[in-house]
Order: sequence, then structure tokens, then C-alpha cells
Amino acid sequence: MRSSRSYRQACSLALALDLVGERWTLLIIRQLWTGPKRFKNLLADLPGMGTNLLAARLKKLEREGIIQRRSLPPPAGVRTYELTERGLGLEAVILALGKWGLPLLGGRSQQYAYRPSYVAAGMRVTFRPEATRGVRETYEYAIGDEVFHVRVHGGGCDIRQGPAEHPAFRLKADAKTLLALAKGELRFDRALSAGQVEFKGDRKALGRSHAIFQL
Amino acid sequence: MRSSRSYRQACSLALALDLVGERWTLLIIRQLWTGPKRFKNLLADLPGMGTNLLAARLKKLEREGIIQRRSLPPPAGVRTYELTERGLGLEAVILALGKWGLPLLGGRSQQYAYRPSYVAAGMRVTFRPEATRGVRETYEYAIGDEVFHVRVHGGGCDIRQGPAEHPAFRLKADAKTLLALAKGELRFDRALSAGQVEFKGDRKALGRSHAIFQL
DNA sequence: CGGAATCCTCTTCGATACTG
DNA sequence: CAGTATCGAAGAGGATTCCG
Repeated sequence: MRSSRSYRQACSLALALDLVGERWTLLIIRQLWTGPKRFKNLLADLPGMGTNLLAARLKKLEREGIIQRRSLPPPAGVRTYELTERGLGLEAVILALGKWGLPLLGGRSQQYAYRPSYVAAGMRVTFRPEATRGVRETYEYAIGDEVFHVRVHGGGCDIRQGPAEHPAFRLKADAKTLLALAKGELRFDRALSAGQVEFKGDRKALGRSHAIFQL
Repeated sequence: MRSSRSYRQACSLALALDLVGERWTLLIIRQLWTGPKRFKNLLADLPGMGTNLLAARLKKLEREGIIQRRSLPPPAGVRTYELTERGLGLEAVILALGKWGLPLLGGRSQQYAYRPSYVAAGMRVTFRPEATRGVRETYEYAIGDEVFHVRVHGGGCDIRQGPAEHPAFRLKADAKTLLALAKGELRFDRALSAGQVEFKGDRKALGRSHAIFQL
């Protein structure tokens, strides 16, 4: 129990890896990035992870002050997990790793899991602040039955689960299609006429979003 | 063999972790950061890692194009490992993780390994470009029998193994002492008069270096 | 001598079954 | 639904041996 494997090196990198370098841990952080999640939500988007292991990781992360457990007020009363300030500090790590991994997207993608939450995380990774000059708007994406929205404002972007108030457009597609669009393997007009995408809103805003989130 | 555990997620973060998320891997990259290393060099600074495991990791990293093996010309003829361009691209990852881990330096440091190479990596992590305005000089550090130098120039810094040509100062101490100095737990004058540090060169430059590499 | 291969033990992982 | 218990499989760690 006590002996969670440690590198025992007086080096900040090794100490960081002692906390978040274990298998699955950074992927849990990625899932919590867009807001609080329940145990089953996490499990659903981390295929292959056992319930015991997820419970153990969550316990350790809570003990280290990286996430916190919160119980919603009754009658909901459900337990959720969310990042603390300290946990949010891992954003730079996830961004760096995600950017480094971008060229790897595209290999034998057949037997890989495609989830809406991966797309949401991917958008944050591909976000280019320098392409937002003056842009201040919100985009809504519906992937399967999961909806999230992206708010672009003055060099930053927020990605949150749930629908948006007044989005410049609403776009509906599945995760695979959206990834193919982002990679430029599929043209939007073609996807639209093939019925793979539903689009409602400002076409100009779609063009801007393509420039802002670019692989 | 083939089945090196993969997350199988169509997400750039997960794909990156499939390559460099395994135990020890990022620490190997850290070690190669200051230049080519031999097998035994790596082993010496990664206490607890077995020869078989190091060999396996190196093989995988070479296969993935992150490091490359090079044989020096005869008569030396020794094999070394060094980062490729792709491997160098992991710098942002190590910097982000290292910065996030800085507050962890300082706990029960007693039973931890202290190595010169950790100090060198730490300096890169704590480097603050904004504090270098107009500074263009080199500092040399001798820790035990290992020497490395830091070249600061126009917003960047290079850290390499070996002595420097014309350093602004040469400083000799052990890793533990240097870390205590960096953390501000030990005053330089006190360390100097206690004989824990040998210093030769420009005291003003030492002051600048403190501002440039700051925890 | 560097480093790859072998063995053995221990820990961690992954999947499923079970419980409050 | 949120976890705990369990167990076979894979990986890690340490020592030793083999090969160039």
C-alpha cells in the first residue's frame, strides 16, 4: 500500500512523475478538463481500465490535492470528481504532450476508440491563440448524444460540456467524421451532402473555427 | 512483444503516452537532454532500473525515431544514444512537468538520489528567459567529478556536459548543496566559508545567474 | 568491458464478480 | 451506481550469466 513505486530522485521531473506518471493518470486529468465527472463517466471514456484501478487512481489524486470529490446537494446527491487549482496546473503538461502526439493521429485508426471527449480535448490542443484576433464567439458541437461548446474570446478558449446559449453555429457529427474533417481527409461540403454532418448557423464562423483549431 | 500495452484511443495525448508514457521513459529523455550518453551513463543516473529494462526502452525509443544509436569512430568505437529531432520535441513536455513538480522539491529529501545530471536538468526547468536581457555569458559547474556548463544568450540557454571555454565563473559543490542554495535554504556566503562551495570568477555574474535560474 | 539474454520474485494491471 | 474483492496475466526489479 504505502510503497507506491517511486523513483526517489531529487529532481522535479521525477517527483512530478511519481504523482502523475502512472498509467491512466494523465488521461483521467484529460477527462476532468472539461468539468466535473462521475465515476461512470470516467470509466466509459477510459475503455480497458478496471474499476479497481480507477478507484485507486482517484484516491491517490485526491490525497495529493490534484482532484477533489464533491457531492452535489440533495436530491441529486451524486458524487463527482473535479480538478483542483493544482490539478489545473497540469494543463501545460497535457497541451505539450498532446501537441507532440498530433502527428501520430492518423495511423491504423481502425481499432481505436473514438469518443466525443477526445475530440473536445483535441480542440484545446489544436487551439491557436494567434488566429483569434478580435474573434469572440461560441461554437456548439454535438457528437452522438454528447454536446459541448467552445467559447473563443480574446486569445483564450473555454471548452465545456453541455449546450451553448447563442452559438455562432451548431454542428452535429460523430467523432470519427469530425476527426477526419480536422485532419483534412474529408471535405466539409462532401460530408454535409453525404449527411455525415448537420450544420446550422454562420458558415463564415465555421471558416474562422477552422483557422483557430488547426492540426 | 507486439502487445506493448496501448490505450488504443484516437487522441493525441493517449497516442503520445503510448510512446513515452511508460515508466522510466521520460527520465531517459531527460538524461539525453544534455547530449549523447552511453548505456552505463544512463544506468548510473537511473538507480533502480534494470539493464534489461533500459535496453528494452532504448530499443523501443529507437524504433519510434525518438532517439538514435551512434557508434563513435574508431578507436573509441563506443556506442552512444542521443535524441533525434523528434525526441528533442519532447522538451516542452519535460519543461512543463518539471515546472509543475518544482513545489515538490523539498519534502523528505533524505532518502532521495542526488546526481549532477538532475541539477543540470533542473537548471533548464528553472530558466527564466525574461531575466536574461542583454546577458551573454557562460557559467561552469563542477559537481563531484562531473562538469557541465550553461551558456546564456539572448533569451535562450544551452546546457551541455563538459567544461566551458571562458566562463564568467566556475563553481564547485555537491548536488545537495547546490539544490539547497537554489531553494534558498542555504546562503552562498555561509556555504563558501564552510567550504561546501568553491568559487572562482565574477561575483556579479553569480548574482545574475541567481536571477536567471530561480525556483 | 558494454550490453543483451535468462531466471526468479514481487508488484501492478485488467477483467469480472460481488456488495452497500 | 460506486466502489471493493479476487485472480490470472503482464510488467518491473534484481542478480547473474553469456556474448561481442
